[in-house]
Amino acid sequence: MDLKPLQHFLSLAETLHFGRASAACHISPSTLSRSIQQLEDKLGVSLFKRDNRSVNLTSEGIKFEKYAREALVQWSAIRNELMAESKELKGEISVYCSVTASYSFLYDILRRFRHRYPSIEIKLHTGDPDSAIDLVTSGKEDIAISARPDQLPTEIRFHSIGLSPLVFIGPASGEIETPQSLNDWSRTPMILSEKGIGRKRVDRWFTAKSVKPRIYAQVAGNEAIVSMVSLGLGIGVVPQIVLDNSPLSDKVQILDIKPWLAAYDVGLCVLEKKLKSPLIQAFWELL
Amino acid sequence: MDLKPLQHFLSLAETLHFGRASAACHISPSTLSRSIQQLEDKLGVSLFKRDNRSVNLTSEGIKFEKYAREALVQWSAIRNELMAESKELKGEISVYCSVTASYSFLYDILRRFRHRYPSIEIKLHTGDPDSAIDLVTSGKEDIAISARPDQLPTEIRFHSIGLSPLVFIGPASGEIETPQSLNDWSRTPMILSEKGIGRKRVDRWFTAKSVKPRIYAQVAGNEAIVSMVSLGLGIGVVPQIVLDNSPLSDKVQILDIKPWLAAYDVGLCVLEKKLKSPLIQAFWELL
DNA sequence: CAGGTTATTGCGTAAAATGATATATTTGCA
DNA sequence: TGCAAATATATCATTTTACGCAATAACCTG
Repeated sequence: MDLKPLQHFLSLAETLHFGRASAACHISPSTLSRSIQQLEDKLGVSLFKRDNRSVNLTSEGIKFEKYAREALVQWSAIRNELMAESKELKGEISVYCSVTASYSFLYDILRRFRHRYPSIEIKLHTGDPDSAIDLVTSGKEDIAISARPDQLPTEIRFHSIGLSPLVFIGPASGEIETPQSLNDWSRTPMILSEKGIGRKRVDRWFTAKSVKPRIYAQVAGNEAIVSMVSLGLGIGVVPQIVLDNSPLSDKVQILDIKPWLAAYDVGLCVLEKKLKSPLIQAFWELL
Repeated sequence: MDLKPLQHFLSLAETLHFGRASAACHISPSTLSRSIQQLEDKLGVSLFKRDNRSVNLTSEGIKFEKYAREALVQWSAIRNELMAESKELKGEISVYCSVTASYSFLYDILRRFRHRYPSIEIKLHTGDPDSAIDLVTSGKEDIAISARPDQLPTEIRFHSIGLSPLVFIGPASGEIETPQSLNDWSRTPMILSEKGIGRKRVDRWFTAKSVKPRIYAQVAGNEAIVSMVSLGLGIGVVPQIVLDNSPLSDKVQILDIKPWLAAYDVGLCVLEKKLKSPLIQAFWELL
């Protein structure tokens, strides 16, 4: 029972473009090409009319599209029906994320999942966001919430759930002026993550501006940055989502500094292999 | 798009017996066992309740049975619809059989096929029935009509279309008496195939009876046997189907000689591999 | 006609399926 | 109770299939 070819077909029918469709399916163009060819062989008709520059559904392809959608819906339906009946998808899923994420993104997801699969236990672990990918890769956690790293390991599947701008913040009191000139920058004390995606982006930003920042403190955890900035120790860089969920958000202000830093692409990570497990797959399909 | 697991499931749901179900699917029991396990993994529920002695559908299995049937029907339907629309399943299929078979069994099959797929050309070759299996195995012919040999090559799929008794015949004039005693047998001239399944069965029959027959002629082709017998040269052994289609059938008579020879199991042969081809598959599914 | 884009195809590698054999557990019968 | 038969599953070696990279060929655009 393998319905991947149907998904491939539908993806290609939507995009009419092998490159984009294959990317959407997380496969290579050649695999997609052959997947379609096999379908066509089994059906005995060609589903797409394609020259080297364009792709279009044939009349048979249009008919098959209906079938493919229905077939996938029905499979999904029987799957859910059976799972629902034996409410025993007993087991547990471990989820790792930062404290902030547990307040914001995670809440809705877990509520839905809990409602749908009440017998599945979720073990929630919070900690350093920068460890998230490693913990998933090594299999210590099933799922993690993390910002998408610049290059995603191939064995990781990522599902974006939102963008959060990376913003400069200063104390609300205004006791530290927004830096303008290069000179300002070299005088203003900075409070930065000691590592991680955010730190890398900030470093690149400074390099592009040819500024050597005066680093006052390097800390672990965005929440700590907010604390220190609110105390007037310097200006910092945090994802806006952290501010939205911080009790100190009225003690700091977002600074209008350009160019903007590239936003965080926050989403869920899971090991590709684990998507075969019914539990993990059930979770993933709720997204 | 692989629906084999569904067929496996349905087969097991019918028989509730791994051995018989796997035989029906032309796979080994272990393959069937794993096929079911994989389905259950994907669904997250168990479809059969089985101890080491019995197999039974679970309540989920019963629901899934409905789904499986429908899914197969729908797949078959879209397949036929698409094929029918593009009446171009253009291509050709080569069929090999004996002259007799071309008169009897083949007629109905070809008529249905021609009606369903008018654009497929059928190349019909007639010849020695004993070569049929070899021609299919070597790929020289797509499909052949043949009696099922005592042991079928594993790569050949056989579909029975009828039994034809293997009968002793003598001249209608009665000028040759039906042999009774061992002595009679050693005096009566026999006209036999020089090789082939029929000849083997006859040889075994004589061996079991401890008779050494007096062989008058060994010929190629059952039609030739009928001719010689009708001329009164001896008694022979042919499949009854040959008589039914022979213009000489009133010149010979069937002799009441016991024990009966095992009947021919006549059917179609195809190379397992070729069933993947849409043309061959279309033909095969009409049976 | 040149340059870039894009579906397809060869090919080497990795993963999966398959069937023969072995194992464990249960049932039937003595 | 103990022995034998039956049978679903596990293991392993082999074959088959899938996958992605890189190269190819065909086509559009300027």
